[in-house]
Amino acid sequence: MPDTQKGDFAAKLRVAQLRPTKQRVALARLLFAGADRHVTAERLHAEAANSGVRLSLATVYNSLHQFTAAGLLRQLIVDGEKKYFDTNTGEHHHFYFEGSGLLTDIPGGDVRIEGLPRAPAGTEIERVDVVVRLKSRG
Amino acid sequence: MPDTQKGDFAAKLRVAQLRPTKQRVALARLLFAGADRHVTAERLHAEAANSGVRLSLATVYNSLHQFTAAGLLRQLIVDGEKKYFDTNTGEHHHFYFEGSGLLTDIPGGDVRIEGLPRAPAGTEIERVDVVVRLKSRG
DNA sequence: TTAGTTATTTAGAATCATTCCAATCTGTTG
DNA sequence: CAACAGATTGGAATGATTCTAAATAACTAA
Repeated sequence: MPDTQKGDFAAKLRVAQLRPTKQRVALARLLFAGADRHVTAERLHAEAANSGVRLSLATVYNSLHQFTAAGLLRQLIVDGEKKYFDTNTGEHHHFYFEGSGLLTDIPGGDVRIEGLPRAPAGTEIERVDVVVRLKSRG
Repeated sequence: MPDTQKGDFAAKLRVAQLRPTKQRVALARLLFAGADRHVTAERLHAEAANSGVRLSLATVYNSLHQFTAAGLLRQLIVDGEKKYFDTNTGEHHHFYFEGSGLLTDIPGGDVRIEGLPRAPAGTEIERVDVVVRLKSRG
């Protein structure tokens, strides 16, 4: 009986041309097994530790970057202190809670941005990020 | 004959409840004398040095934060490596050149964002940041 | 399976922007 | 001018991230 779960992630990694090592499979499981999510390297490392996987923080960083390069993740810059990685690579935007650092998705289809000037000569738009910064109502 | 230039910046600082010290006036001049601009602490510190003003990097950071708190500047998070400060505090958005780290304004009036969900219960929108990431056309 | 090649992991050092600190100065006010 | 609150400063501390070189694990061919 093949271990389908494990197989899925390994396959996903192979498609991305990444060797399905123990560490990468474990991280992929944490990242892609459930709903879309937003993680920082530290948090993911802690989660891995909690779920009994021992790997170094350097490996988490490496993997996160490789996953991103492979299009499995997307990097978000919202708070200057740390980088977030988003498992949702489709077009969408974000709510950012200044207080807690929590990020949530805003489905991309719903949002329309109009009136943007065209990209300056010699450049092209890589992507448009919309961050709605929230604070708790006082 | 009153030194009008200097007077302007000192006045600007006083209005913001900031003592117009030598250092703050010098920085204010660099920031607010001309057109709107985007600076990092390092760059502003270097500029100050070039223009013959000797002040510590810590002071540049302090001042930048104080100016921001006073509403004279606005902090931008676009690249995770460093923080930018924008002298344009009105509503507007930005082009960001991934390659060079250059930032330019997109006038706010031109851009319309539609279809944003309302802020989650208990929160309110602090502001909406739109960053158009550009890469040079290859 | 094994040997050989190459990619990956890792601990710890190194980096870099930023913040913090305690001591020293300076602006302001009376 | 005196005196105090507020500012400045160099350097140490921090924290996330990256780098490095050595050890380990995955793949491939025979």
